Amino acid sequence: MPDYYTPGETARRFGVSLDTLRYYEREGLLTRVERGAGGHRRYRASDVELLDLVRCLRDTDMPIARLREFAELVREGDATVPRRVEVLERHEERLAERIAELVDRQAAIRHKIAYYRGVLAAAEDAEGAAGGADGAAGGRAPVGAGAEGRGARGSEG
Amino acid sequence: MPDYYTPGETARRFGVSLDTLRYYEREGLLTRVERGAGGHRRYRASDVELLDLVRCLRDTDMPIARLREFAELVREGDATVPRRVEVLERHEERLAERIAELVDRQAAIRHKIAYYRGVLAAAEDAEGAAGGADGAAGGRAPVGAGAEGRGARGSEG
DNA sequence: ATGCGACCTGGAGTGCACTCCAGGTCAAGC
DNA sequence: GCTTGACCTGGAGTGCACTCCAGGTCGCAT
Repeated sequence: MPDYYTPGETARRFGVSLDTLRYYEREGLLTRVERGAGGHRRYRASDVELLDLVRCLRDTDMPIARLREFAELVREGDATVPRRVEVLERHEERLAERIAELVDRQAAIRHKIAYYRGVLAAAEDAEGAAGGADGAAGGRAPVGAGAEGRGARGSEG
Repeated sequence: MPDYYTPGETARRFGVSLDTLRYYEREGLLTRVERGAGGHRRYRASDVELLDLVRCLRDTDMPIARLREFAELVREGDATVPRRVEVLERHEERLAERIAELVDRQAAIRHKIAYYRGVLAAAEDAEGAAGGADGAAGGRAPVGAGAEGRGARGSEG
């Protein structure tokens, strides 16, 4: 357990590229990373920790801009902890919504698959009884989420 | 219940822009949309249905390229139903994985929030007993997903 | 017939998050 | 001391999914 990690180690650990690591630093997502004599980066425990959080938030689609704001708060010290909590809570809420949406869509997709399976089974039956290669048409069965009336962006004109 | 919808109606219905609708068509995500005498598009039930599926798949992050392939299969007729099922099943699997990942990360974020809350509470207690504005340091507590060893993309050389 | 909003086309532009590159420098083993 | 692989910099390039634009045309109500 060394007291710092090389860029390569760190990149491998998080499954990101060196370029991404440098990019994050440039964008201010990491608090000032230390350098050795030759200018090579040294990632310490605190960097690794913050990076861990950053990756967690990125993996859940927090945009870079918001991550920068968050890192800014971290840089400002302990006084910003309440604000960090707010940021995380808002993100968690959005994430919960996103998960719910995905679960809904997943159900719709499964429904569609089941429908297609039905078409297939019917076609097979027909083949056994009659002889044609035709079944139902291209694709009936609603998939969900269709007409909701909300969120009418895009009007043009 | 008219037998076709105008572009504006369709866009509103799905919460997308006219540009997006045209883009989808250009990219081959929709099977040839009919036109009226003046060249204006007419979206019929079958278009709306396919669009519904397309949106469902897009909303769950299926890339345009795969959607194009799917639409291609639809264009090829009923014989491709088994292959469509395969595509949908693979997508559903990926989606399930993605949802699981998001749920994990969500737990990590909640954990982090709880940790921060603990820091806050401790600081308040300390304030009541002593008087300082300092608590614990910047941000301890793991967030999860850190070192996994797999997926070492990015090597450079 | 005229006004006006919805629609048309081809093509260029945008925003995001990386990713790649050239042309070096550094560090560790032999 | 030399090689070799890891690392450095600034800046340009990429891929994706739209989004915007100019300069028209359509179609319906008045």
